[in-house]
Amino acid sequence: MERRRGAELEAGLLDAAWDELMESGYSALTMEAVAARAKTGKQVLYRRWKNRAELVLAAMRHRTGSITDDVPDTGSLRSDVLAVLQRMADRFESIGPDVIHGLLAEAPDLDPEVFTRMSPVMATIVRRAAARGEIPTADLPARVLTAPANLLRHEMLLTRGPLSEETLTSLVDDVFLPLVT
Amino acid sequence: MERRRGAELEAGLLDAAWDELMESGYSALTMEAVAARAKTGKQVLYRRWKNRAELVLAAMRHRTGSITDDVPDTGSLRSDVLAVLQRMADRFESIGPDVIHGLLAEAPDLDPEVFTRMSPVMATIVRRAAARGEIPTADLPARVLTAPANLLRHEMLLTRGPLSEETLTSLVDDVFLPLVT
DNA sequence: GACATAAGAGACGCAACGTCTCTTAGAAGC
DNA sequence: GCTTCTAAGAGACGTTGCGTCTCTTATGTC
Repeated sequence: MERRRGAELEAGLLDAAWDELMESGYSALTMEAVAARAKTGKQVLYRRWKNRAELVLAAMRHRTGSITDDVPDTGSLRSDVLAVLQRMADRFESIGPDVIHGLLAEAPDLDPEVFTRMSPVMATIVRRAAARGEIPTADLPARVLTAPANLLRHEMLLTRGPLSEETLTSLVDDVFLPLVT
Repeated sequence: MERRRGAELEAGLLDAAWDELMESGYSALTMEAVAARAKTGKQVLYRRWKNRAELVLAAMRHRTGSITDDVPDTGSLRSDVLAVLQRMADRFESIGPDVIHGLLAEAPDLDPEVFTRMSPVMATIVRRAAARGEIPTADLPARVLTAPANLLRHEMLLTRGPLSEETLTSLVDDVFLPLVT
């Protein structure tokens, strides 16, 4: 019988975890099921991640890359912000609210890092807009800079179901743009 | 041996649940422990609430009344909004983030209602401010009306630990007031 | 070819779930 | 005041999944 090792095995484990996540959701995901799906034993999982939350987080990271990788640059502030929000929404939709809630509930300290990435992205977008002369200054309160992403995240976490196109535009047109011009 | 019944018993059960919640947090709260603390059997709990989430939600409602009961009316828009946010924060602090996350994770549909109460409160505050001539119009996008409460909620749910005084004033001075004047 | 390491498999004890059964207290009806 | 019915109090029960542990054996290293 052939045995996988190292990176190949690890990728198999994370894929199995992800598939299980998609099929059963977070709360119904069991270490046993992940091990079985990966055709291995529980110990192989516990040797790498100390609990469900860490395994799931690793599986998520393995699937979806970092959102900060490239900052949208469409030539207009409005569509840059919309693009970045849309990217957040897509990402979130592929993961689902249950997973996030599960993680937040089970991993008390694990994730602050996951939710603070947006600030530099917005800073870049705003700096470019100021350079283009679209807005008077790029020197905005942090609170304003993070407001759109935070409101979107709030929306996604507290209302199940997909969010409407209108939500994104309203966030930008009713809240963000009035604050920066 | 004396047996409690009806409302008296129910209050005892909810108090026991609340105490257990304060002592152990949500995830460590067990039906067994609540029953033991209330000096009764599990069946008495299951006869009333069909799971942990419902029991905890009932215990919360039993403790803290509705936030919509009276709308602050201090004579100034700024301090009205600050007052209402402060009230949210106090309430939240007495409950703690773990409980909310636990509920959100375990009760898929239970609570949307809990999180939409703030809108009418803000509407009233803004209407009064417009009547006083503080702001040009009370006819604001829903998104603006709910922004302060939503941002505060986002903050409380995603950053553990107590929030600073500064957070509240920044929410009002950097975001809300600029949007309504 | 010998050896160390970790994979694969599953047994184990534990905790809590939610259901069930049983006895008996206390409220309601006659 | 006696009967009757409902639900309280208590705990046994089977089930599930956790996280630990032990054991054999495949595979890479020296």
